[in-house]
This record gives sequence, structure tokens and C-alpha cells, in this order.
Amino acid sequence: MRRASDDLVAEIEGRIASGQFEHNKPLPAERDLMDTFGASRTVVREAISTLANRGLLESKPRFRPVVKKPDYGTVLTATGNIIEHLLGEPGGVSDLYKSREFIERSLARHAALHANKDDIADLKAALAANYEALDDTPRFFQTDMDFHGVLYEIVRNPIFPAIHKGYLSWLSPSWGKMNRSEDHNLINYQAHKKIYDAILERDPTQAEDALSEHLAVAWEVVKDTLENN
Amino acid sequence: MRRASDDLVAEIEGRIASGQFEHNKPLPAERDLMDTFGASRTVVREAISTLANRGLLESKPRFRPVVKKPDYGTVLTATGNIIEHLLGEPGGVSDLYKSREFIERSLARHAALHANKDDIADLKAALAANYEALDDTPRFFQTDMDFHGVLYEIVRNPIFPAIHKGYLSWLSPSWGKMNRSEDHNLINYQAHKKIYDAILERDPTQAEDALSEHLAVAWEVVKDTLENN
DNA sequence: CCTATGTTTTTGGTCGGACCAAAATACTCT
DNA sequence: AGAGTATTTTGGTCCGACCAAAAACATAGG
Repeated sequence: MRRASDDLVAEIEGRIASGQFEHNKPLPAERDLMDTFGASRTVVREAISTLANRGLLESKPRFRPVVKKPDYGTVLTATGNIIEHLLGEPGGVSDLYKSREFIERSLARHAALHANKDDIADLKAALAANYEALDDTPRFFQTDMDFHGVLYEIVRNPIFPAIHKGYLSWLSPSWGKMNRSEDHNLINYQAHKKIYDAILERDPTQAEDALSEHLAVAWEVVKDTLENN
Repeated sequence: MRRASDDLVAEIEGRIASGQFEHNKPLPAERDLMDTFGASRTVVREAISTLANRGLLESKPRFRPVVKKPDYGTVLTATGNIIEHLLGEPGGVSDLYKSREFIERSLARHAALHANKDDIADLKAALAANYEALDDTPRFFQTDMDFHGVLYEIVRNPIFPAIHKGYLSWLSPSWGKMNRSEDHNLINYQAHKKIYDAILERDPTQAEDALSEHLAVAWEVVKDTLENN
């Protein structure tokens, strides 16, 4: 058996996909939708709620829901809530962190093998920005993330940057509690440089190991912070 | 500003996390929840709908919603709808498939380096089941997936088996349209054997390459199928 | 005592109408 | 034309009602 709102959901999904409801434009008013689709307000609201949870609509209370054509980023934000639950479980943060380590190791290896001139230039720029921010911890944090982000770009698959954003948003709450200092910045910068050098020298194993160690060291710090909180 | 249902959602989330609403047990009736939380049915239903979309409740029409404590599998099913949208876009299936190839390559390498006796035994068993099913295409398909599944187990991180399930559920619609025959089964079996042998010989590069080629070959078949449909 | 069948109650899905406060719009007056 | 005000529209919430399916109960038959 199907719910009446399911039909409406499909209908609206279709109109979003076909562009009849345009990206970033507000959805028609609920009472108009009732009229258009011959449905009761209950059903209309239910459909809107479902679509909002799916990430196809962005609905702030009291405002017209805004149409959002989904991308890989949408997937991540839609899963955010569940992930947060899982992070609360024992080992949750660890599992997620370890998965990140696994992926980034592979990305580093891939970069060492396949990065082209532009990729190298991007890495170099990210590293330089990193260096510039050594004495400005908040900015260093940003450039740190950016450096890692370049690795996710190099595979040229839109899924990976989305994964990176996911890791950042999910892990940064734990991350944020971490002690940070200019000493740490320097350690991290040096680790980044090591990764960069390995990629430059086209040494996949070295790149992998450098990244692995980099994240492992950072993990020790995060772990201590987690246990003391 | 916050909606009334948001409070209820948080309240119920809490009771699920604390076990007050037990895993796999039905939620109390809507009218009881109204009573318990002093909310109108509208708000209660909205909260239920939200939680269902989040994956914390499993709600079939006309049946009491069943409480589901989230795991990594929940994340995948919750994202299913959005992913389907993205697969409809040009390059969607390709991007997803390529990401799978990337991950599995890395898993194969990891297995070659770190698989223990039990892992090897599991792989061997999966390969044998594979062989047994050579002349039974549907069953071969199953054992094929299982063989790949073992690779996702070896990293000993619950996130990876969930990812595997995700790939299967998202890609199998395209996959299902693919031509299948005992000839293909044999090719795939031989590819699996090559991967297994490489892992057995602790040759990460060989394992990686074997897996990469295996999926690349399969991709050609899938791609042709997609283009002709 | 247990199973099978029929009856009553409960429950989820849907509808329509109503009210409020905030947002959007129309309309002043300067 | 711009600023400030009145009006309409709109999303959020509540209520009560009805239906059909599910669940619970009761009853008859073995």
C-alpha cells in the first residue's frame, strides 16, 4: 500500500528533476500545491517534510522551502544526523577516523602516481598557504584542511571532495576540542611537506607512509582529548 | 526559530538512544505519544515522519513504526533516494563505479599487506563458492558479490562493509541489465583467482592491478549495456 | 486446552476547517 | 522615491472527524 503523500513526493521530485521547479527558487505556497495536485494540506505538508529530509528542499521554519537539486554534498548533509548518532557510540569516532586514514593513504598513493603539473602546483600552493599561516592557528587549521582537500581533488571524481567535506563536518567537533598550538602547526606543516615531497618524487609508498604517520600522530592527540572529555 | 516537532524529534531520539524505546520494537501509538508528550497529533506525526526519513524509525503504512537504532547500514539506506537521483545524471553511474574501483583497489592492496590466516581462509572459501557456481549464473552473481565483500571485511572497520552494501544496492540496477553468461562467469572467476593469488603471495601491486583490471573489464560491459538502454 | 473464526476496538492515513504570528505585499504619507 | 504602516498571504499548530486496515478480544468448535 502506498501513502497519498508518496505520489506527491514523486510528482514534485519529477518537477525538480525536470527543472519545472527551479533550483534555488522557492516552492509554490502550500495552498497552491493543494490546488495544483488536488491534495489536502496534510498530504502536501507531509510531502514537503519528506522532501526536505531527503535534501531536495531546504526548509527554514516560516519560510518557503527552497528547491535544491541534489549533488554529492546533499548526500552528506542528509546523513549528518545519523552519523552524529554513530559517533556517540563507543568506537564511532575511531572507526570514522580510521576510514579517513585509509582513504587518504590511498589518495596520497594515487597522487604520487598520477598527479599532473596542475595538481602539483595546487599542492605547492596549499603547502605555501600552510606555511604562511604557521603563527595564526585558526587560519592554519583552514589551510590544513585545504591541503588535504587537494588530495581529494586529484582523483577527479566529484564523490571524493564530497567525502572530504563529510569528514570535516563530522570529525571537526572532536577535532575542535583538540589542543592546538604553534608547535602543533609546525609538526603538521612538516608532515604536509613530507607528503608533498614524496608526491613530487613520485614515490607512492613514501607518500602513503607519510600521510599515514601524519594522521596517526594527529589521532593520538585527538584520542587523548576525547578521553579527557 | 524552532518547530514544535523538532523538540519531539529530539525527545524521541533521546529515548531511542537511551533504550527507553527499544530497538526493533514498535513505537507507542500516535495517540499515546500525544498524551505522553502533550503534543498534538499533527506534531507527533511530523516527528515520526522526520525520524522515519532519518532512518531511526522504519515505518510501513498502516503499521506501527519500528524503532531502529542506527548503524552504518542505516546511513546507506537513508541516502539511497538521493543517490538514485545522482545516478540519473550524466556520468553519475560512472563516477560511482570509479569510486568503487578506487576503494577496492586500495582494499586489495591492503589485503595483500595485512590479511591474516582467517582472512585468507575466507577469501579461499569465497573463491571456492565462486567456482562451484560457475554454471549457475544467479548464484554466481551472489558469490561474486560475496567475494568482493570479503575484501571489505579485511580492514576490520564496520564502515567498509556498509559501503560495500551501498555499492551493491546502487549499482546493481545498472548491473542487472548486463548480459550475463557462463563465459562471463569464467572470466570473472579467473579474475578473482588472480586477485586471490596475488594476496596469497603478499604482492600488493599485483593484487591492486588484478582487481583494477577485473573491474575495468566489467565496466566496459556495463557501459555498453547502459548506452544501449 | 488449543485452534479457528467472527466481532469489537484501536490505530494509522486523510480530510477540512480554524487560528496565530510572522513574512510578504500593498498602500499610504511625507 | 523612500520610509513607515496597514493588509493579505503563508507556514506552523491544533482540533475533530471519518475510513479502512490491523490488532485485540471473544466466541465457537475440535
